[in-house]
Amino acid sequence: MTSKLEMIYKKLRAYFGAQHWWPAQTSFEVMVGAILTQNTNWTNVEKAISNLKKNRLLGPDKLYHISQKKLSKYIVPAGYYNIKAKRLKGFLGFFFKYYQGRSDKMAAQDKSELRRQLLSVNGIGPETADSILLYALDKPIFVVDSYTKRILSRHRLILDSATYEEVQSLFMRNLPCSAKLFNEYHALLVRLGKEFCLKRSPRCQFCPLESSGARSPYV
DNA sequence: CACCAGGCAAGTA
DNA sequence: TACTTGCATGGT
Repeated sequence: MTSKLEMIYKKLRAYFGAQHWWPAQTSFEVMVGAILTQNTNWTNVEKAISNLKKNRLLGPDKLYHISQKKLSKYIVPAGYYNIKAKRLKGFLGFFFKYYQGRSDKMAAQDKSELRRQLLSVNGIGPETADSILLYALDKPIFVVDSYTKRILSRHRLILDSATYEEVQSLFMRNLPCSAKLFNEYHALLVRLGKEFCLKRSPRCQFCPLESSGARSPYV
């Protein structure tokens, strides 16, 4: 029995190919990027990441010891730089307090317990927490973002009012529990959202999912 | 000029 | 509980 969500995945994977997410060199870079990309175009985040790298600051110890004020200067291009500097600092405090600034120690923690911990950090919500779990630590959890909800809503697979956890659960109940699959699937949804569900306009022009049969309510 | 981007928390009623 | 608003840069 192949679920509708699996069919959509196959279609996207065949159309776009592998996405190779997350675009980063280290787990820590993924965690930083996950906070920087909140409601922000990824190209702007790349500029901020590039600034940190140029100045040899993109490591747990360096970012832990730099002042919030100085940190904010490097991440200006990512937007919301004051609040994001504060959020990065909040995350680093947590990261060192419980895991000594080591992603391998963090990866050893139980998935749902770690998710609860991450959500308790000010500035880390469900998407940021799940992005860290999946893309930095390779934990099998499905990341839901605005593209995911928009695409599923427009294809009538969820109601507009569906909550984050409901959408996440829909994917995780209907797919094999695989970090590799969840990684690729979410990346493909973002790719589709960027290229076809243009902006917030109601139409997904030339959407490769059209005529996929992905039309009935719910899966 | 307006609108948007891989959210989240704090404030208001 | 359910809306609304602030946060900000850079590209289209």
